[in-house]
Amino acid sequence: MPQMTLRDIAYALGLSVSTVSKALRDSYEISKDTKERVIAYARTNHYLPNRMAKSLKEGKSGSIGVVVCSIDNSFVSRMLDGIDGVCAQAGYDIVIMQSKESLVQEKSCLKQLEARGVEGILISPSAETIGFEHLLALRETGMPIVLFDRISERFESDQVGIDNYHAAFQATEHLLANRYRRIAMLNIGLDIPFARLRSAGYLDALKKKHLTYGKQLIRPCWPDTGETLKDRVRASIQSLFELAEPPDALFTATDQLSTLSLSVLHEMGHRIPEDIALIGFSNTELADVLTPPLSTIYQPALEIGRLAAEKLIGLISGRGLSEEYETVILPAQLHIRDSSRPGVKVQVNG
Amino acid sequence: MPQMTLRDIAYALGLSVSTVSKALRDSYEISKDTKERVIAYARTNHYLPNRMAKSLKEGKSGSIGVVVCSIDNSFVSRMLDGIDGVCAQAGYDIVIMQSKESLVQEKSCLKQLEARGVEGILISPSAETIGFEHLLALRETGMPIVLFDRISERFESDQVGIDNYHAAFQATEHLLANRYRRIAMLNIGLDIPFARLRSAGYLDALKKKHLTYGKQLIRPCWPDTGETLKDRVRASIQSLFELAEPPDALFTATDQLSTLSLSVLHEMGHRIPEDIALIGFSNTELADVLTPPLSTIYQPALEIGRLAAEKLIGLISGRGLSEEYETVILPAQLHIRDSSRPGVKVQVNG
DNA sequence: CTGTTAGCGCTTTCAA
DNA sequence: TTGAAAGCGCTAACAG
Repeated sequence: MPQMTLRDIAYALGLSVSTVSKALRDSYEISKDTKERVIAYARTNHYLPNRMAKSLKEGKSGSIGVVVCSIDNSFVSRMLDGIDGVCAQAGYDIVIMQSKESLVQEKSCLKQLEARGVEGILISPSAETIGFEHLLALRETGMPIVLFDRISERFESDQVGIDNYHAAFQATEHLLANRYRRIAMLNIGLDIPFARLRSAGYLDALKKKHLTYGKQLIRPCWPDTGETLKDRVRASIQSLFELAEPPDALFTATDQLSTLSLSVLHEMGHRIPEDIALIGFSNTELADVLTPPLSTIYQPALEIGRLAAEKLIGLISGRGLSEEYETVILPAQLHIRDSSRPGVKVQVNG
Repeated sequence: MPQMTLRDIAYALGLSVSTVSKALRDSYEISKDTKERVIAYARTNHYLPNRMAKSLKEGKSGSIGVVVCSIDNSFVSRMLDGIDGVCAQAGYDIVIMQSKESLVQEKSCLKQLEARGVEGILISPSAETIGFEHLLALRETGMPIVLFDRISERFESDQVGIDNYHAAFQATEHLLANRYRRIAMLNIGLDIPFARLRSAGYLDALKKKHLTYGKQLIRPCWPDTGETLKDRVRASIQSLFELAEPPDALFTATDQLSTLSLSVLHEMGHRIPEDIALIGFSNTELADVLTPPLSTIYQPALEIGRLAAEKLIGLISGRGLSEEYETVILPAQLHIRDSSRPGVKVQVNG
């Protein structure tokens, strides 16, 4: 039998559908005896309530939508793990969709999730997402929304993320403390809120040291069509080395840029940190066993996911009625390793 | 307005619900004029059909369940990416659940997915899954199922995976060709079908060279409660080095074991491959920039995901009516790098 | 304590 | 060409 229904049970036991329904939900209205008979029958016959029907009836689907740029990213998947843990615990299941860094795609994901009847949405906006009108509109319909990872001051909302500005500032200061003076930065599109903050932290750290090259050494890495991100990274690094005064250190603003840069620098035969130091945002567990061990800015991915999910479930449950939105900022951790240790060249000038 | 329904449109336009429904589905029964009015109204008012209702009515949910051991695993997440690509294309969305390598958990996931009304299931069974009765029972109810990644000859079913036996055989032969003779193996539980095949490939390669230590150098790594997998790897490697004749090479049977072994060997101060060579199943893009570059057996994760999803969608669509189950075996690729290059010790004996 | 009834939003005969 | 009505499986108000 494909799917047993309440009706089947009712028929088999000579009861009505509603009695069976109530018995299964342990209603006080039903006699102990009947309950037992119903439950026994349901068990032995592997009755499974149809959630589609229940969802339709109750107007809630028991699922939560999650939109990320790409599931195929260790940082993202760790956040998803955190999200899933909390949601599973609370009895929600999650529907994950990928924006692949496209705003159009992101909107389409949101539409689908809405249509599917998710009770709330967790989103890490795409790189193309500058404005938040679509999210505002969605929230207007009563959909609870929590931004995670890629948070933004331009969108009044509940958010969970890290202090991008400060993390970038610290990383840059660390390079400066190790006497690097021509620090280049690889970033993704500069319009993206979190990327902008990382640039700002970098720039302010330079400014504090009265270094005046400003944005000249920033390279936004956004692949053109038909080009991989790695191609773009290669081209960017190439262009930096062709400068009259090439950089002596590189600060990479995302997970992917960090490891790609490491690969590309290897390919090009540059020694790290002798020729160029490297530090970047990264969450790989492999940082210690890379060549050289990679200095990283580590973000607490699991924790971000957990907190975001908890916040969302709170909103769904009607708690967090306080009209005020809350932004949770977790600290990022600087993990200093060999790729940014004080370089040899420094001694020459010292 | 929270959710506009057909009724709202019908009321606004002075039509009946069924007319609106048909108009929206471009039925031949409806006049061009009416269709246009309805569609225009629906567009401007952002009508979204309620998929829960549609699902209930049609008895199909438009979603596919995916069960994996853990989403937080780069190999898994790449397969998921492949799956999602195909499913999204075909208009299905995916509900991902994690078994966390527990059979109980796996069963619970399957129950939930079934209740949720998924139209098919893609599963990479947990490490504890020795028998397949629960999957058989589920399939009896008419649920299409495709096994991916962790395939098994013990379960007659559609499957997509790699040739584990052959891959392990090749990797071991490679070590032998580079003159390593005491080759140890780290594996997960030996009952797991794919792990068993990997062991078998390893053992047969040894046998072919008339190496007689057989299973003595195999270490199953399954964390006890309160212990991390890394702890277990550390203990296993420790025990290998404490042997009268310690190994000169190590073959690791899973992604996690490979990178953990690399870390642990680093920690313990062993040089690779001078003290011990290393090759393992791994899908990290970082293999080239590890210390040393890690020889790996690479599995085409994205492709596995894609093919499995395509197969499943085929089954759902009623194609693949052929009573015969199909097992697709993709080749794994041996990527030889420094961690398994011919060692120094060899010269001494040579 | 149990059953009848109405409907959640949609699709789909069958009539008009 | 349009509409009325039934029903997917479940819940809940209301009767009995």
